Amino acid sequence: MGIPNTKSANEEAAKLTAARDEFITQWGAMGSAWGINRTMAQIHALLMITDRALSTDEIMDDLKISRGNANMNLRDLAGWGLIRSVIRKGERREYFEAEKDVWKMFCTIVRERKRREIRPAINVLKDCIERTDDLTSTEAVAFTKQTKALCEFMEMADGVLSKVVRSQESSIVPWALKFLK
Amino acid sequence: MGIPNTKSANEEAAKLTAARDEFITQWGAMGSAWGINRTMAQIHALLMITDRALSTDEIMDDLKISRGNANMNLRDLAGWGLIRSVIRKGERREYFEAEKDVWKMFCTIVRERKRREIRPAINVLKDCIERTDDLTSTEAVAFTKQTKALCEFMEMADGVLSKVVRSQESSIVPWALKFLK
DNA sequence: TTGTTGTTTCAGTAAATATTGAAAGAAAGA
DNA sequence: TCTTTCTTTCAATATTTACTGAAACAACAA
Repeated sequence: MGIPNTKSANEEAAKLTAARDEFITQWGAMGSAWGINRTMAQIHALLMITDRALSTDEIMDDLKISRGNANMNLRDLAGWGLIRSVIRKGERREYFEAEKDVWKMFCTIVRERKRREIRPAINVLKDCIERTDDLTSTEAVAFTKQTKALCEFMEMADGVLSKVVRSQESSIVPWALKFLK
Repeated sequence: MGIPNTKSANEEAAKLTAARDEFITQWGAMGSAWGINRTMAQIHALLMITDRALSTDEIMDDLKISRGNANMNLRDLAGWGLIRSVIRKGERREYFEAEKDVWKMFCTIVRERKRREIRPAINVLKDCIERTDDLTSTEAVAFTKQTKALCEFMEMADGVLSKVVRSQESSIVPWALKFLK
């Protein structure tokens, strides 16, 4: 427990910090590639890899972001259902922790994206189809044909995702894959 | 073929135009929600619902965008493999048409997103794991455990998508679903 | 009630992204 | 070669999106 051990402990802590930072950066980049704001993804990353609940101030400090930014993105993450707030008895401060189970996390994200993006898109497609279904020009027929194909595909995808999410068991999907050649 | 027919034809054309515009707008919005730039998605939408190849000028005119913007996004779309250019004999102008088959389109998008985003993310995760696997602090263990879980999940997802895409037949996926309860 | 601690809101600002338009480039015919 | 037609590039600009910080708000204890 002398100086050598301390030095080694410091080196280990530095290695961990570097890896954590790289992970947070990468998760943020992935978020933006998939239409989720970078900071929200980074807060999510931070909470995922931390095995205790963190306060707003700890998150602000760790990610070097403002209180307003932290608060807004924490609320959004809670709205997605990816984190929950924890109240410790006898403390007024609010803490946050992420769902750690990867399969549950995936299901949550799928459920929300279905609700927020896929379903509304299907509705718009159906509306477009309804409004052009009786038209007879070559152009109109091509339009209706393509939008119908897209609509059917998206409904199929929506159904697949519903079933995958509903099954709630991580093992069933890899198992089902055996049937895909 | 007198005035009444002409009027009716105009009304039909107007209905079609309105529906097309709504579709293009919606596809653009969907694009931004999933991290694809709005104009690129709109050009893709326009080419998908048009049953002939269009020139850069026609696209500029239809979507009211500049030549530079049109050219850049057309190149990007071609880079994704979602559209191809068509050279008509005896003409110097370049025309563009989209892949119309929805299943092929889906496979193309999945293949590209795997290559551009999923694979690099997996590599970063593996790198993070490698750098912290031998650390023993509680924090480090929690970090490594979570990143390993994420990495395994993403590799599984990558594998599922590979198989789905490789099967190349639209019927097999809905069929495989029968096994998902 | 007042003071303390913590949260939320939001107008102003900053940063990131996308778009324009004009100039340079490239390909082909005269 | 020069001219025409079309494509590409990119610096300047516009637009969108995200972030800050301070003020207002809320909850609670003294």
